[in-house]
Amino acid sequence: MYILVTRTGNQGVLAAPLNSAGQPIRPALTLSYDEFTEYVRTTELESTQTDAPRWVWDDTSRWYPALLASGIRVQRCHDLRLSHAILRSSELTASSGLAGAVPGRWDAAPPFEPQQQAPGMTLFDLDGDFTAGEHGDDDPGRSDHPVDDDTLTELLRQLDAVSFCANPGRLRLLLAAESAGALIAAEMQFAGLPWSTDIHDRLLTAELGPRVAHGRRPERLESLAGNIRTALDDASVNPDSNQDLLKALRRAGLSVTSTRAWELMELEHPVIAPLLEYKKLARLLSANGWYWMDTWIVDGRFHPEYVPGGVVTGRWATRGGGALQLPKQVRGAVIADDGWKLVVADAAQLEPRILAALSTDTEMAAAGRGTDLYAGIVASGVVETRAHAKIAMLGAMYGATTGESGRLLPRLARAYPRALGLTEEAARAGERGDIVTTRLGRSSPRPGESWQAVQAQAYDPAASAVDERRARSQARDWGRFTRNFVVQGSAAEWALCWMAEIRKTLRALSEPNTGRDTAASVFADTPHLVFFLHDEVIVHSPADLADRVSAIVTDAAATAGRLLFGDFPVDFPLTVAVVDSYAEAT
DNA sequence: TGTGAACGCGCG
DNA sequence: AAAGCGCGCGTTCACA
Repeated sequence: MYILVTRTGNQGVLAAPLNSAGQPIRPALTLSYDEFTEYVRTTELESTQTDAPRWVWDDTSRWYPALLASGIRVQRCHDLRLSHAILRSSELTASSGLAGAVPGRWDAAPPFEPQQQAPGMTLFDLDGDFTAGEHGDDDPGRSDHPVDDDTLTELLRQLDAVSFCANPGRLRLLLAAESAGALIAAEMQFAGLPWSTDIHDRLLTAELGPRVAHGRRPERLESLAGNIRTALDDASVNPDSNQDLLKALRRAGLSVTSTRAWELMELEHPVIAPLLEYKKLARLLSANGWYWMDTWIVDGRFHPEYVPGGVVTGRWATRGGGALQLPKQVRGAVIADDGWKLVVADAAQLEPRILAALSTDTEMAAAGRGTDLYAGIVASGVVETRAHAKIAMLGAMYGATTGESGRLLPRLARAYPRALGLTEEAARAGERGDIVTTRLGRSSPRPGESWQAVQAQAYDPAASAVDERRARSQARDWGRFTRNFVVQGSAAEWALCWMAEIRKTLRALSEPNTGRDTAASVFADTPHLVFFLHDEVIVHSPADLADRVSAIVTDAAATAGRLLFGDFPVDFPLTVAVVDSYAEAT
């Protein structure tokens, strides 16, 4: 059952129960916001995992935070905006009405809104003009149904597009996983990652010296800057300015083309050591220093905003706080609450395994059975070392042509022709300007107009050698993108299924909270996801449940593999650690 | 005074 | 040893 919810003009919500075809099965309810909140609460409490309704709404990030703040979790939803984005460009639905429709409200970026959620915040603090829409309604077929026309129409279009596509099962799974991801993203932002400001502060002080006002250099950086100036015999060089620094390095007789750390590392000069140290610490200060801590850590939790579907491949993005770049340096500050544990799990060599399964390369899949996949490649005699296996695999998935990676590729191609054939084919498609599609049906965008123009120009009889070189190089660039898109995007789908399965099973582990208490209690006694990083999750769990959580996370990986690849024999092993501190896990 | 490109580096 | 994919973000600097 679907329950489609829309905002009415006058501070209310219309909730329309629909069957799986999108037809009304009961009259729609007109509810005040408070009534709606109670309606969702009771509906969720009265339903089981198998008969829970799927809430259909325009945008999870606009509806769910307020429900969470009221102490309510929902089990399933259908996020129309995210689903639309997938269906709009999927190869599988290319002939649907949805794909052919004039771009409108559902193609617009979500309205930006700062997402600070104070306890007690309601749906209506988040109220915006998304529903009102500025693009107008381009659909001629208006109905007299009391439900918001545009939203219902969009649901029907989406259901239609899926039903009549070549592989409805995969797209249904993708839309369900994407929508579950949206719920998880909102829940993770709400719960936050447990963060000890005390430990973080001690760590910063140990590295940088005592805290100083924002904008000033801490003691340790100041003294390193002094050493740099002395070594370069330049009293005014500013190590924060790359231009300035590059000139000073050249004046000192060093032949460098940039100030990148890896280039500096190859040089022998008294300035190198203090400079590399300075760069490392300056980065720590600016990216995750005290100012960052004050900005992003609230009540002992890091609350980044996750953006499902924020990357073209289907990976998540984040906004604010740099959540997907948490340096290993500061992970010691991620600490479980008293009596709780962190269950940290990451999928081992996820992308190569995805590639093996996508291409039904049984040899490559076998290399990863019950072991480190790179070690398995070595054991098969394809290359000599694990490092080589890894470099070669990355080269295959990213499109390396030169260097060590390029040299190792032919050996990999001989051993795993199916896997390497798939990546090559994806690259060729991109070079032609064609689209490629992930396992579950997310397709790559087409290259832009300027790309097409450059290609067309190269075909002109009057084209110069420069034109042709430019066109070839640009085509190869796009080919590397599509080559990687298939693998990265399918891996993202695996990760969504993994998380959705974890979430579902964790929920069954403990009785749903009756949700009568304060907002903070939604996750009070329950293991819950608190962090996600492409192929890695953290569950914050009461200590006595941590071992069961580990098993759940492990089983969920296998389930995700089956959901995507059926019974193709590929393993998705995890590294799982039950720890007090994130730093212990890596 | 504001805006955006370029750079560099953190993560997968 | 430093290329080959996808990101976010802080800083400097040129230019409006």
